[in-house]
Amino acid sequence: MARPRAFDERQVLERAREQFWATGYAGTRMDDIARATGLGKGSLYGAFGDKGELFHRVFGDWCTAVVEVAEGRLAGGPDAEAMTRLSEYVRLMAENTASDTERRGCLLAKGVAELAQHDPTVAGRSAETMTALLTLLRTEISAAQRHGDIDAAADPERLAALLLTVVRGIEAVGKAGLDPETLRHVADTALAVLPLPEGRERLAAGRGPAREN
Amino acid sequence: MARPRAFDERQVLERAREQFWATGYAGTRMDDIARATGLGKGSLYGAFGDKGELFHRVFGDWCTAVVEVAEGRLAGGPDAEAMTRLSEYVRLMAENTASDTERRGCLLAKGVAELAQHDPTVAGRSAETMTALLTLLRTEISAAQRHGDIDAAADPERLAALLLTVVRGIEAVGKAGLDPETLRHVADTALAVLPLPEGRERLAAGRGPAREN
DNA sequence: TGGATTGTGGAATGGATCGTCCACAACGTA
DNA sequence: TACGTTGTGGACGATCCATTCCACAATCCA
Repeated sequence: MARPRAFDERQVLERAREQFWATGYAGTRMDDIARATGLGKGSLYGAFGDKGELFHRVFGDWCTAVVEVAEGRLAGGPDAEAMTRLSEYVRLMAENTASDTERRGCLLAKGVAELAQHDPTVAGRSAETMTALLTLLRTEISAAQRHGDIDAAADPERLAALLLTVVRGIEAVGKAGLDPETLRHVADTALAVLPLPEGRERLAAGRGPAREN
Repeated sequence: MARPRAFDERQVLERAREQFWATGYAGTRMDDIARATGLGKGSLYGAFGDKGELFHRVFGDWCTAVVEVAEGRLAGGPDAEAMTRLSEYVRLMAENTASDTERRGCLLAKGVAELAQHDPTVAGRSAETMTALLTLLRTEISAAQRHGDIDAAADPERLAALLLTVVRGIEAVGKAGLDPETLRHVADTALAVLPLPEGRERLAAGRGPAREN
């Protein structure tokens, strides 16, 4: 040990994330990050390697956070509330996009759009993230099926893929310009059309909240 | 009039599109486009203005094409086949992403992710495109409702928004790394969960094709 | 045919940007 | 306290890239 670092690594990564989030990978200059973090180039390169490595770090942290949010909302709990957990998760995701007034979108989507094609690290990390989300959703759908909130004859894997697509799709159409109110409706509608067990009455799809739980 | 152009404008735009599609806006150099099109820089700038204008042109053409594909599949026809048209459109979109082995994704999504936040032209054009697609889907859903393939109590506007979100979402999760087979399943499942009129029997959601029409 | 006009291609320009380098600072250790 | 080690910040070099410029070519029109 010799001279200790004068900066907080987490804080630097946060600032770097803000920059990448705001202006993308190619659009962000290392000088911007240096200015935003207050670090000199020497420290920056010494601590995080080059621009690519720094982005991978930020991108990876973001992916982790995305999964953690889903875990916080979805993992565990009684079957009786599985449907509530699903609803709240999907609505939360819609709300996040709806309230993103700066239209920054999701760094995951942005990074994938810009880099996945040519950067195996980004592609791999995003694929892992999708798989993790899929698993969480499938588990919760199975729980809701056990409790009789979703038709047990439906394939939980496929319903999970549908919900994941809706969640990521909301982000996409939101960034593409659909208005916030419509985004919220999409979340509600997606939840409302999930197949009920035989004999249970369905509320008219897409008119207000899905069900009263 | 004096010396006529020695190139075909449409062809140049196609080549330019390939470049932007492959490497994004920031990742594409004007030299790349010059090489890809065989044009010199002088001709390129003389005919299309700067890089930004050229991209706007390409992006606009793409958006037009996206809507035209939807119009070709969705606009018009007897109500009895509206559900078929919807199904085929949604499956076609899934197939496009599923078969995109190079993972280039959709230039619309890519352009929006990279530029919409800071480029009003791109943001505006993408929003128009979403609105146009929404209208086409809503019209077709209303037709399917009239024919009794979709519950007339459901709000066609909201179902249209859901399908648009699924279509765009398939593109997003496909680029994010979900496997092609899952993408196809998502399309099938989304169609299968559309609300049937009272009394009509629903096939189990997400097991094979939606219905036999 | 010759001048005016527009198109063409590639060299040149000017600015931006990544990453390195280096002189100096701060800390642990002897 | 003196020295080795690691951190710091900003100047610098090398490269890259959008755009301009210019000499020349092809066409139209008189």
